Amino acid sequence: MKKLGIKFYERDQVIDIARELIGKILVTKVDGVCTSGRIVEAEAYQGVIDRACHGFGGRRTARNEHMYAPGGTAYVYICYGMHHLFNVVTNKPEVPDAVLIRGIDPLEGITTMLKRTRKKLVDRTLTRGPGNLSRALGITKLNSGLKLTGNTICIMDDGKMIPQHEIGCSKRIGVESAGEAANYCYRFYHKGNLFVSASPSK
DNA sequence: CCGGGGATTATCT
DNA sequence: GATAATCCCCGGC
Repeated sequence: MKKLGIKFYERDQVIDIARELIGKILVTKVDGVCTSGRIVEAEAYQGVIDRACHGFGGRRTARNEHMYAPGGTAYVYICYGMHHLFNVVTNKPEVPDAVLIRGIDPLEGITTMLKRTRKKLVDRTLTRGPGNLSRALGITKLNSGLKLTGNTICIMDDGKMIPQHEIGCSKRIGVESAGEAANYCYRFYHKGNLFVSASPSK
């Protein structure tokens, strides 16, 4: 069990990084409690050349400022006015590449996750989908800009490898208005896992 | 199993 | 004022 270091994130191949993150363990320590889950779904957002990416064409605002931070930084923003979406920033400083984490298979701190999401029982809705997993892990936009080499949010490798044939890919979810970029197969997921969100429509 | 629509508000134009 | 990298519920088949 070892924490992913800065070299993992600073590479310039965000699509490879998104695929490699499947099977890794996302860990948060919020309010003194550890919660974690194995990543089963992720999407790559390829910076300035990707119309679905917040940094497309070099667009830079207060919201997406942390996309321009060095690889290994958290970028968290609010979507649809109420959901906090967690991204892993990759590549060099000033390059807005990132990976959106879309689903985890819960491991540690499940009682706390139930409390945070106000659920009674564990089912797939606990940590399936980017909004749900952020709520369960206690991640909010206040955590945007944190270093993933620190203690609040980090990603661990426990050595368990997912065989290539168990990793599927598809178009990304919810980016239909991104023109040509909507067709890129930048979404990766662990086939058959309960915590993978619905398949993209067509 | 699948599609439609409402909730809810930060962010950008 | 419009949009949005979502989620949940409901009704129909």
